Amino acid sequence: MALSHAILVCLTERPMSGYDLAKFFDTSIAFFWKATHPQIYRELKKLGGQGYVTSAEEVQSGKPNRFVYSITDAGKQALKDWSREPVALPLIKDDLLVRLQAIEYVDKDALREQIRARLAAHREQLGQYHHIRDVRFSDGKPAPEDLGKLMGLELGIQYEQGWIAWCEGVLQRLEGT
Amino acid sequence: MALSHAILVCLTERPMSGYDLAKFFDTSIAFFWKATHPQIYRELKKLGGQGYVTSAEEVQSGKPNRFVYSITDAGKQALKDWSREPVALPLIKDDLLVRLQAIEYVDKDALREQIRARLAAHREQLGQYHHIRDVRFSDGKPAPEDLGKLMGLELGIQYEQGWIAWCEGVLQRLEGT
DNA sequence: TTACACATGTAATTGGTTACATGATTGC
DNA sequence: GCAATCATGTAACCAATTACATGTGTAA
Repeated sequence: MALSHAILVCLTERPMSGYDLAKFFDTSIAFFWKATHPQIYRELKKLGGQGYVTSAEEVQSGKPNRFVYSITDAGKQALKDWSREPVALPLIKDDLLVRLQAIEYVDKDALREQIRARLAAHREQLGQYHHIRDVRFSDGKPAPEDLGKLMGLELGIQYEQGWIAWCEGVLQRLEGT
Repeated sequence: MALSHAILVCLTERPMSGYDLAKFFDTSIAFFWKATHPQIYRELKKLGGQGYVTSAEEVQSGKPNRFVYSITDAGKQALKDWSREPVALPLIKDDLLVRLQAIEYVDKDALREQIRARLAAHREQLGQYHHIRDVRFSDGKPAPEDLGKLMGLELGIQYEQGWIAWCEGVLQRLEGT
């Protein structure tokens, strides 16, 4: 399983609570990995049991207390061990493309609407990536420890641009059919 | 859930056995959806119970008998109903990109090797898509019922080309780091 | 004789989603 | 008063993967 490792990777950036992690998965690294909060809380407990993270209760006045998790040296070692294992090709499961395969059997108006919605979502996502790039990586050469993040971001940008171009082309060809 | 609908979509092409479907998922539509054979057999049973597919035992000499499934009219109606529901953005879970996020904490030699392997996989996949395109869609305008398949294929080609370009760039930038 | 393709399934485990549950503060 | 955000968790259910299980025919 790799959710545990994705969490460890997040914690190399900075210590976080379960809540922080859930938001981080929702925004920053949503392009690479997704996870819901029950999953994250469950996994944090397991990681604690393995000694890969430690938690510290942070007392807050007015708000409920937070349990902030940090990666341990053993956790960093676990990351390095994991990084030597081969990676699988990502699984893709895309309803929209499945529907396109059976174009005779689907509601074409609904399909067009779904493609327009998808196009809007990719444009929105591209905008966010551009924003992150401008804010975090505007100044020439990135630091070596940020190089991987920049390259991931570039893949995301290219991916969204590809989808946008494809959606536009498909909408044109579906017009009046 | 959408595996059931992916199976129905496959069966609009032609009747198939569970074994055929497993291969079909592995080759033809692997870009859109993936499924293993226990999943498929389980799902076929459920679809039969709902009346969306019918099965016929095909006696073969020498080989074990096959159960060939066909989509019913009710199944076609279920596909149409499903096609009106909104689609979700596909989930992405890519170990390689997660590792790239924590580039300081991973084994760089292993990472380079993994990217080379990924590059090779994308080149291989691109070759297969080109082959399918040349065999199935070489002659000018596709039939209307094939248009969706062609557009899906074009997305796949673009997707693989994007990955290939990205992998090549990343390998160059990681050289000697 | 070894391996591979055909062909179908079950069992056990792990992973993921949805719904439920609680409770304070802030802003409209 | 209502909704949203912060904050953490459990329970139940559903989906997916991996391993187990069996047996035949064909070709190297």
